[in-house]
This record gives sequence, C-alpha cells and structure tokens, in this order.
Amino acid sequence: MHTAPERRKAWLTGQRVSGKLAERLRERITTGVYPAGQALPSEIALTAEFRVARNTVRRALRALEAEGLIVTVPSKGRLVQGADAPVDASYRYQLIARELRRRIERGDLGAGDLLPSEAELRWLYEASRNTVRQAFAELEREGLIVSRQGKGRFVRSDE
Amino acid sequence: MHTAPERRKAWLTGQRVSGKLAERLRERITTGVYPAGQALPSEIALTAEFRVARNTVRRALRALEAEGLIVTVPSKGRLVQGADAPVDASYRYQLIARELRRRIERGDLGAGDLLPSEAELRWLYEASRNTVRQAFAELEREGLIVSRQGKGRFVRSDE
DNA sequence: AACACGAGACGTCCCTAGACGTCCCTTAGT
DNA sequence: ACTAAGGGACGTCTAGGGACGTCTCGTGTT
Repeated sequence: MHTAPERRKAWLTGQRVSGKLAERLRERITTGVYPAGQALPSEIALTAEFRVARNTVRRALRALEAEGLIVTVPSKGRLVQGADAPVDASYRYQLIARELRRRIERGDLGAGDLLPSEAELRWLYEASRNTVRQAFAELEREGLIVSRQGKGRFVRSDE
Repeated sequence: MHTAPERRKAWLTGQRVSGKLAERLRERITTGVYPAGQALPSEIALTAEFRVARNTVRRALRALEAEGLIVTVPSKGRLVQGADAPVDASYRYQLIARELRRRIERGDLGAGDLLPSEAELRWLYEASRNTVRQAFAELEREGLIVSRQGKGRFVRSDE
C-alpha cells in the first residue's frame, strides 16, 4: 500500500522486524516490565500488540530464549528467567503429584494408607477435579498408588 | 434426633421421601415450571433444594423417567419430554458432525473438497475449538474425511 | 534462489466447570 | 433380613478457554 517507504517504516519492514521486536522485548525484560518468574504476553497477544505475524513473534522469542532470558513452557507460556532462581516450569498437576509422592516416600503415608480424596485436594490446592485426577493418574502410572472405586485411593502395598 | 415424629415429618422421612419428591417434581413438570425440552435442575441442585441425598433424588428421577416424563442425557441433564416432540438429546459436536455428514452425503461436498476450517465452524456454531474438533474426529473415525496439517480437512477420496 | 513475513490450518497439552454413572458404607425404619 | 436414605469416593463424558508446536502457501525483498 505505501509506495513511498520512509526511514521509520524501513525499520519495521523487510528482514529486520523480528530483530527489532526482540530488542523491544529484551528491553522490557531487563527493565522489569516483564518481571522474573512471570509469563510474557502470549504469542497471540504479541502479534496483536506489534501487528506482526505469529511467525515473526516466534522468531524474536526464539532469539530471547537462545540468550537465556526466557524459557518456554507449552500450555503455560514464556517465563522470564530470573537472575539465578531457576523458574518453576512445572504444571499444577505435577506440583500436586510431587507433594504426594514425597509424603509417600518419606513414610508419612505408609503402604495401604488412604490418600486424601479428590475433593480434599481440590480444596487444598484450589484446583479443578481434572487437575487433581491428573496428579493421581501420574502416581498411579508410577505404581505408587491404587484406586478403588467407592472407597478411595491407597498407597500401594506389595501384595 | 426427633424423638416425637409428627404427621408432617412422617411424610418426609422413612420410606416415602423419594416418592414425595417425585410427586413434587411431577407437578412442576406438568404445570410448566420445568418447560418441555428444558433440563431439570441437576441432581446436585435438587439435593440442595430439597435437603435430601443424591441417592434419593436419583430414585425419584428414575421414577419420572420410567413414566416417560423426562429423559436423561449424561453430561447434559434431565430433559423434560414434550407432548410429542421427541427431545433433542444429542450433543453439540454431534449436531455439527451431523450437518457436515449430510452435506457430504448429499454431494454438496464432493470427494477431495476442502471442508470448512475449525475457525469457520467455531464461528458458525459458536462452539469451542474442542467441540468442533470432536465433530471432525467423529467424521474422521467414520472414514468420511481426512485431515492434512497446515492445509485443512478434505472429503475422503478413494485413492 | 534464499529468506523474512504475513496469514492461516491443524496438533497437542493444560486447566476449569459441570452432568450423570457406579460403588461403598452406615443408619434407621419395617 | 430387607429397604430407603444419607453421605462419600471414584469414573466418564461434554464443553469452553488458552498456550505453544508444526506445517503450508503466497508475497516481497535481497
């Protein structure tokens, strides 16, 4: 449409769009606009804000990730990498599973013991039933627990 | 707790709770409080309203269903059966799948033709991407269509 | 010809919410 | 003993929303 490209336009067209975008984002990270541990705006949000294609956004983000400024976690987003604190890149269900696993391995929960119910964990973690169940599913796959309908879930005992 | 059961209490205790509840609901249906085609309040909602156990609610509802007053559809609820119009007991994704299937079988969409995209159908049916995809999945299972990533979905051609 | 972009499809996974279905156990009334 | 009710737990399915991943194609710049 614009037959007379000016200087400013040139910066945002052609081969340098993603580089320019990366620079803008880099600045926002280092200045704390995007604080460490938090997620950047989603790819879609960035395409809307900067009026560029998703391809381009992804190119820019890939650069930032290569520099170690961010880490990307599917389904969560891009998390700003803090100075030394390694960002928490795990999912809710993994967190729940991890805590339960620890209680089992430390012996707080012995073989045959009844685990907290889905409802209880929902309440504890303010998570949906699906998420709680996914945590349980992980532990079940690992062979740590067994489920008995109508009764509850139990720490596996070596029968 | 109540050591001196009165007449009124007797109606709502012992063996007649579900019968009484069924009667109340029957009345609401016939008087149009629960209009035909609509869903009754969920089991949980009824347990809350009438202060009875889910067991009891289910017993009452089972009676109403046996009388043909309602039909139950998992994930949807209990639909009031209209006079003669058979209630629509299908899911959104089945509706979408059905309409696409018809367009294929009637030849509106010929072998090899491109089907509407997920986004298009989302917009058309005001459904979530998941629901649209589930419709497609059904058609794919039936062997009516094939999907090609990056391109779209096509009416299957006998290669 | 190579590359960057724009644009748009489909693929996969996470999370939330809500129905009904099934199973188990205890208590109370017959 | 039997049954109704109360109260829980887990099982399965539908539906909505959102993030990143991958692939395809056209266009314009270099």
